[in-house]
Amino acid sequence: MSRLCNNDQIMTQLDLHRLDDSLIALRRILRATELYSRDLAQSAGLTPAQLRVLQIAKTKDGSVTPKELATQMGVSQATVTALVDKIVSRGLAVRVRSETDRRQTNVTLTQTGTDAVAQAPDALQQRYVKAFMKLQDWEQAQLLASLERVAAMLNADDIDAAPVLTTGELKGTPESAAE
Amino acid sequence: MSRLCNNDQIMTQLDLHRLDDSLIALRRILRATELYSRDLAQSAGLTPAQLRVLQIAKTKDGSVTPKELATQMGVSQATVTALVDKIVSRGLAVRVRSETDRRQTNVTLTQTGTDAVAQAPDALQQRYVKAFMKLQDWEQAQLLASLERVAAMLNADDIDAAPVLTTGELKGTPESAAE
DNA sequence: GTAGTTGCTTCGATGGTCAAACTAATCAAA
DNA sequence: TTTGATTAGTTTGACCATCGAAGCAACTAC
Repeated sequence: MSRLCNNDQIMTQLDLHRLDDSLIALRRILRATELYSRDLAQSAGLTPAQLRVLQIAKTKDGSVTPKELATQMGVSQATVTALVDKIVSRGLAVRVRSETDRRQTNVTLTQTGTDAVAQAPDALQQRYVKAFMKLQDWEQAQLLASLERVAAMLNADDIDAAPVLTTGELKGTPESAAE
Repeated sequence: MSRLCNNDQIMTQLDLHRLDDSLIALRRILRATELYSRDLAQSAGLTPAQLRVLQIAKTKDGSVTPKELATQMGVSQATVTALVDKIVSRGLAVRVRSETDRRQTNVTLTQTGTDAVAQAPDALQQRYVKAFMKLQDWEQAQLLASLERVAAMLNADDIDAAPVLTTGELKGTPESAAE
């Protein structure tokens, strides 16, 4: 509390160390999720990108447009087309022309696809959920506040984060809604 | 299965909501870094994977073995070979046979490569560093504690997290790194 | 030395990704 | 209504990343 830096801030060694540690922690979080996403997809017989398509579709009640997918995944529509092609060819989803706007196509999960995404065991998330639940009430609140602060610091506010990471099952009621 | 829990802790609706929010915040953080890493690499005229090689090499004093790279990046050695091939062909690094163990090869950054990674403008990290520095002392401490807790919750402790994101010689302006 | 191990590369195959060009449907304005 | 602009989606062609398996070279142990 010795220094409230705002503009011309004097960075002490302690400051740098703490900043550094926080970045390393962030890096670990990123790395853990990255590595797990591969195992996760692989154990489901899918690639990470393909699994993500299914996960996003699931959060949209099992039906999305390629446009939405492209936006949420941060890739081009051309890429989405390729991904959907493979998913469709494996019988995990079907393309259905929209009635209201015939330019649009709905990518709709089949029963097989729904099962596939439902059975993907997300060890990472399960571990997180378990650990989160063990925390004291005030600890949970603080953790949430910190995470949201970091998200804000990274300018991630405007990102339309689909609760893709929130693979139901572990929570009972459909709440969230996000935004 | 909505109420699975370790102890006899009863999960209220509030608990679930908070868990969900924390997951969404996490997802946003991941997504922000993912999106920015592409811009970052592209602005440096590199692919994300190639930039990562350079970044890791930098943290190792400009010289790493393919083995180390494979471990740190979580990919196979075959992949590393392909990446290093491209980096070498662009003059960003050179392969140097190790003297002590002639099986090993050191991937050593050239001046060009060192410059390239140094000049990679990391908008994301810069923003984070800036925001972090504006926080009060206790806020920084709390944020760090929370991040490290999350990393631990994801069991990311055992991961040899390369301080790629580190700010080591950072004195006034943040530079490099991120993914 | 011989056998096993380790570090690295090569090869072949699969996937993800994009920009640009293209089709089809909708919308807006004259 | 016709025309022009916009939007959704696909196709094409070209890279890049990634892996497993096979192969090679060097080290290690006995």
